[in-house]
Amino acid sequence: MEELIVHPQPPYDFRVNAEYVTHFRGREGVDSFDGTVFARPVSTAGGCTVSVTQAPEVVESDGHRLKVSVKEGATDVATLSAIQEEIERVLGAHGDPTGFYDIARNDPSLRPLTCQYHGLHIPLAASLFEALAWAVLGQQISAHAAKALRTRVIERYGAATGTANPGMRAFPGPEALADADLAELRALGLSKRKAEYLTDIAHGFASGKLTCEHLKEGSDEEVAERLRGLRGVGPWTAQWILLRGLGREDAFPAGDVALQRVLGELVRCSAFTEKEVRDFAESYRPYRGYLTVYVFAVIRSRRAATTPGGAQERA
DNA sequence: GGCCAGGTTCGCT
DNA sequence: AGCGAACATGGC
Repeated sequence: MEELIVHPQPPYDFRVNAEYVTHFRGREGVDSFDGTVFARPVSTAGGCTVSVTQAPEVVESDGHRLKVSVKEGATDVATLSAIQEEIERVLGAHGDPTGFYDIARNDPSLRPLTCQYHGLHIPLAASLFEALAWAVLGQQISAHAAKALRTRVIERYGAATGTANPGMRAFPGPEALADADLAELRALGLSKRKAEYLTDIAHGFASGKLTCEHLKEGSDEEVAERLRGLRGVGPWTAQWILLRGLGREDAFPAGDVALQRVLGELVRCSAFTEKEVRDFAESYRPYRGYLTVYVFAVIRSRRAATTPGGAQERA
């Protein structure tokens, strides 16, 4: 068993990031968190399961460190470094919410969030492709319906993650989805269009026509425009990818109805329209990405608290 | 059963 | 450029 160390940028709270990733339910998608151990199957080089805990000691002025244990599978340097990078992305090791706090501190309606979720960063999807696929699957439909679709896609096309957990799968890579049968995707519950978007994008990545290196280049606006060139990617998805795929700190999916509703409720007890949410967020530049994540933390913890079986179990 | 959900495309004015 | 319809699922 190999061990890696991740140094998140402080201020960073392992627990709140792990809870955000698992939607404050202890499990979401392929990720789980029991209050102490965050576990995730990864598909790198044959696949394995990694578990993450917080190292007990605090390095002076450098915050906490995360201990990443790789259970099985290839342990060459390249693989381990890919695993480390994926964990850093998924648990939001990069970034610094301090600039957001400086603004929110003077905003009575949002100041409580900076305490409640203090140390929350911007957890990312494992890859840009995964962020895109995830967003396309989740467009328009409710979070619950989207989760059902994603689960079925993972079960049907997901990458194996080693012999220790035969049933456990990671989100499929572009190769697995590039040649997926449209009829089969429709049978999983995707609309015809969603199925086309998904296989188009997967094919782009699998063929090398689309690459993260090319897509991520440039300003937020430039990247968003490039992303919107993909069929199935509109304004909402482009901002979502900027945030969850690239960790851009000012990304802001103003078209998101949940964001409009909950941010409006926090600020003035009634839902914002798209224009209103946009206007309100102006004062949070260039940290609107954190604003988005913190509002979604509220959404996710509410949902966990009000959904049957959603309450997180604690030992 | 209708309507809303963490929207986007396509076809009409 | 702006507007309406269609799209598929799950929960209330």
